Amino acid sequence: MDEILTIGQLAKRFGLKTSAIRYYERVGVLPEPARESGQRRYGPDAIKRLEVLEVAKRAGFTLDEARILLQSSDAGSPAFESLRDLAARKLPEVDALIVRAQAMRAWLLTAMDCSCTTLDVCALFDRDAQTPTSAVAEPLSITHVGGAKHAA
Amino acid sequence: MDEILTIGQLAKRFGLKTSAIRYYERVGVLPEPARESGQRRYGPDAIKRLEVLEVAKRAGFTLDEARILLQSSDAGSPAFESLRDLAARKLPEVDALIVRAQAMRAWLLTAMDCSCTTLDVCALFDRDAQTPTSAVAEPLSITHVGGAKHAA
DNA sequence: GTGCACCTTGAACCCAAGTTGAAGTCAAGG
DNA sequence: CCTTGACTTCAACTTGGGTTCAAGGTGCAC
Repeated sequence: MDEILTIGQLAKRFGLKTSAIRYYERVGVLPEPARESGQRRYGPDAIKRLEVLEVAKRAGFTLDEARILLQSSDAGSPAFESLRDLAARKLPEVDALIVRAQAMRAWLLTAMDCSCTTLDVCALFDRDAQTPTSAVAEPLSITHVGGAKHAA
Repeated sequence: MDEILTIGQLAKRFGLKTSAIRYYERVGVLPEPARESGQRRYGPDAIKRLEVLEVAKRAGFTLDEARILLQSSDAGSPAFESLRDLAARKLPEVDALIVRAQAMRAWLLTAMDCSCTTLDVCALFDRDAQTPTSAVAEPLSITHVGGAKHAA
């Protein structure tokens, strides 16, 4: 049960490339593992950590957020607090994404029925009078959703 | 009514930065406008084009796709054809996005109720047994959704 | 003693959609 | 003339999540 894996074995188990695992280490989302003659050796804790990371990624957290999660989990006690905080902060983002995606979907359905000969006359492209639900806003993206850190 | 705008005025009207408009020109999504002593001057056609572009962007099309749309609209005849094609190609992507976002939302709701003291014991982070709808997959993003052109 | 699989490193590259900066041009106003 | 403000250019940088490359090390079997 307490298997020790090389980076290649670990990568295979998670369907990742070794480069990805080294990258996680570089950005601080995985700790530096023990070494045997220079090579990384991963124990069960690293495996668990990678499992958590994978789920967090699927849940839409960025690596930065996942790092916070994992670090506060290391720090001992209030791991659940930051998980709840992160989830609570993420929820409105995801909700907004869903609303926009659904508006987008409605627009696309209308577009598939369109037979205007030029875009100039097509009502789909009049600003305002947009989709049934008028909630289409910024361009969609989840990886970048709270973004604009570098805005002026 | 046939106003002539400078790049700054055009940008203000669309809530863009001038750099964005120049960028659109650079990537071929806007044509090169007329110039007055070196400066760009935009007429009603450019304004309409930008309106279409904005709607297309909000509908989730990439700039590349928008360029196709606008070019075939310039080329005269079957604007609606490429619009319908693009819309039909985009729809499943958007549908997949919605499914994943909803699974993510469910996971987040569960996470907000979690009171596990460490992540290690938290069932949320067991792979498999994930969300009610098991459809969480790749990390979400729309800007990149058909992506993986550079995959090995 | 060499062939092979696996590992190591850092740096450079990929994508989209722009932004930022430096250095320069132009017209109007005082 | 000088300043102010809006414009011009191009290259380099940003974000996030990695991949790819080149050059070299390590361990083991044949």
